Amino acid sequence: MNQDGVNLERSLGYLLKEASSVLRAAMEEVLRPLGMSVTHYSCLELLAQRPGLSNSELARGAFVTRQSMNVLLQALEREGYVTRPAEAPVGKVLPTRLTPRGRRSLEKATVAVRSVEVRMLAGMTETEQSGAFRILQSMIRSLRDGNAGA
Amino acid sequence: MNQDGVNLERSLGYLLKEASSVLRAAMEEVLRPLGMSVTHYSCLELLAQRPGLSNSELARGAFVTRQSMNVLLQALEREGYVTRPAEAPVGKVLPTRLTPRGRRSLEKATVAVRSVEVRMLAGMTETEQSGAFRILQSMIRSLRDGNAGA
DNA sequence: TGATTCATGTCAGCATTCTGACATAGATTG
DNA sequence: CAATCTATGTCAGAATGCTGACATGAATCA
Repeated sequence: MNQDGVNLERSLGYLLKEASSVLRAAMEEVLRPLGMSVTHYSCLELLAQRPGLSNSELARGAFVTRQSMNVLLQALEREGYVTRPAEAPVGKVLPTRLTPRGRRSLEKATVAVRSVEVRMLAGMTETEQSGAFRILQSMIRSLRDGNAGA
Repeated sequence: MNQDGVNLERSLGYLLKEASSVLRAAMEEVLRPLGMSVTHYSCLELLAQRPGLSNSELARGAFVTRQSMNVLLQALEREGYVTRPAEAPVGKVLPTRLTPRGRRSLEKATVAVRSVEVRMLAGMTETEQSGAFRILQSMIRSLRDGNAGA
């Protein structure tokens, strides 16, 4: 139609947003029956793989602000899914850990999320998957590099 | 560390989320000086390429609910960037169009957003870009197809 | 050592988006 | 033709995430 716009039909940025949106919706769909949001799940998964992460580190890993993650952590702590020491062992950093209850809760969620990921990769060869991995990493690096300089 | 989790380091879903997050941040950064959000921009761009889209169609194109888009459209209409007829010409659908002011506003935003997209694609060959396009479309299709059946 | 810079946890207020609900117009179907 | 289904626009309330701000501990550095 017009040539001077960004041309959404052919824009990789638009397609990236669409893919991310569809993935998020699919994850929400399987996590909702478990009473868990995507950020909620991300937080637990990060803690399982890297026990002792701080609030700020979890926030960066889940792509939200540390303020948002703090709200979530307080709720998770209140409900017994994670624990944080009352006093910081060093500095202000409060290392967070999963409780057995948190670990059990995560197990179910992991199964659900993995099924979504498997579905997403259906019909893609190993080669295509590693190609996709490289390309996404390249995009991230390019955007981050130019970030400060812009 | 652990083998039975989703393994965020190697998960394409996690990488997709990261790429989308970085892209969104980069777009917000260049749009903020123009007083425009990403959804705001998406709405104007959609209207430029497909004049007369309805509120619901715009919502689907910008990946938000029609309720959210409605809030945005009312603000854009109030500020004179778009127009909608007072009465629906047919049914309840209100076709929306850019005003000259909206078009001018979009022009600046398009330049800014295009610079982000160019930066994102820096260092990728044509072949890699079309490969990325195919792969993202495949992911979207796979997730959508299994959607109803799940 | 003292000053500066940086990162962290946290509080408060605000913006954005979402879910739920309703009435209505068109399409579908018996 | 009547009933049902689907899609739309819109209102209201709630959830979620964000920006701004502050105090504090650690690291840097002059």
